Amino acid sequence: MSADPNLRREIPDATVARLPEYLRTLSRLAEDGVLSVSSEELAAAVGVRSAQLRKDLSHLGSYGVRGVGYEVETLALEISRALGLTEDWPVAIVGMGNLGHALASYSGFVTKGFRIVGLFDDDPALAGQHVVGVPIRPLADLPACQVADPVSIGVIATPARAAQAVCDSLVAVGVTSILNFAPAVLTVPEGVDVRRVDLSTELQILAFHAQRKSLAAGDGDLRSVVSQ
Amino acid sequence: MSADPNLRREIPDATVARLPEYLRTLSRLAEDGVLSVSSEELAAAVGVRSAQLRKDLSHLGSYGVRGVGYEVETLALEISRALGLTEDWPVAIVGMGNLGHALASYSGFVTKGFRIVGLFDDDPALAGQHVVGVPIRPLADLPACQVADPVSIGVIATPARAAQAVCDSLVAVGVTSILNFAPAVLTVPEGVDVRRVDLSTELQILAFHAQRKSLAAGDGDLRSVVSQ
DNA sequence: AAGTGTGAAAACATTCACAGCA
DNA sequence: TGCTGTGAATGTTTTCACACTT
Repeated sequence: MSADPNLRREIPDATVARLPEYLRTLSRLAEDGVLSVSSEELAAAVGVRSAQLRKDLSHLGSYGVRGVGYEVETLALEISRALGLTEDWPVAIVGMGNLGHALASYSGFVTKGFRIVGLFDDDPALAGQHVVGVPIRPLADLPACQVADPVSIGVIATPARAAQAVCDSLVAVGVTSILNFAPAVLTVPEGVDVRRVDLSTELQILAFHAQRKSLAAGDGDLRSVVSQ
Repeated sequence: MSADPNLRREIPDATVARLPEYLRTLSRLAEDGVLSVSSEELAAAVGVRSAQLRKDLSHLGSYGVRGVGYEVETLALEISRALGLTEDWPVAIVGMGNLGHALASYSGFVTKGFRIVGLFDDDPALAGQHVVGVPIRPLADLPACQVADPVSIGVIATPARAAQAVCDSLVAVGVTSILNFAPAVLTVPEGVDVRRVDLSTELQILAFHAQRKSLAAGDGDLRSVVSQ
């Protein structure tokens, strides 16, 4: 029953995670007026191996020219299409503390397909304030807003203790993609996709590698640990 | 020349990335007064398979009791030790816009081994302000501060265009672990460890999965996509 | 009886190396 | 000639299934 055996291949998760990097780098190249790029050059700019880049791109289709390279514009468009960025993604942010403000005013947001349609916070001191032209409302207003301009991606930027309740509210109005900045594991029904971003996890991973470096140095067994 | 063949095993990166989750969940259990936990219970609370949890923990050593489970306190301590959180990690944040403020006041920071020793921003309007008791200074003051209380982890929360210069300044004073929130790929010397956290990458990955869900639904080929 | 710790198997991801095309 | 696209080889991660210990 599922169609397009040639067009709609399976793209590995590891590849999907790198496509945004490729896209960002291609956009920068395009700004600089670069028209064409080889896998070797693009890979170097992104910080991966050229074989990996070519393998990744091969999952999208065949958009390079043998002996020449990739046309920057074309490739950027195809990656955008693969990621779904040619569609419009209305986003709501819940929790307008420092982090919520930072996220709302983050430029990368607006540029590519993402559009902030709602900002929510139950703090009365924030109610009615506008950030990037969007008013902050209590979370109770979410269902009403959802009718006017339905949110497809919800961003949780509240403290950990509020995160599950906020998540439930988002799921209740039909949001199936959630980006969670709160340090909490969320329980969601099947079919809802949650990604978590956490500062302290990242710091702890850095600490682990830093510790290894200092241990190795103390051993006289210096080994460079570089990852990006 | 490298010692401790039994104690200092190689811990896989995939495992290291999950240890902070385990630790957070264990801390919550400890707060709730739970003394002992099985791999099945802990795995469920974290959102992984029990076999994966046991395999991960086996890399740290043998801290469980067969037929019983793991003692919450002990396991938390051993994970902390493996991650290097029993040491003190002085952190500097560069770029004190909304994001920098959010990071500086983030609670998870202080709790576990991380200590903010410097906040930097070249905006004269911010100079001298205090956040969490630490004054904001111009980046030029970094070398002087470094003598008094040396930074081991640098956090970059500046706009993309400033990121490489900031990174160079950090590396110049001997920082070898960097957490980069700017949407830019940093070039660093061998031995310097960079991790990047990027909102728009995360949003794009969500968009990809959301697109797949809607395509699959349109096909009548519904497939649940849940990841966390 | 219950649940850890771990070899072995399976799945997944990266890298190599080269055929094939412009 | 130069560079892409891709099978085959290698490396890593996850899962299975059960011996072993308390």
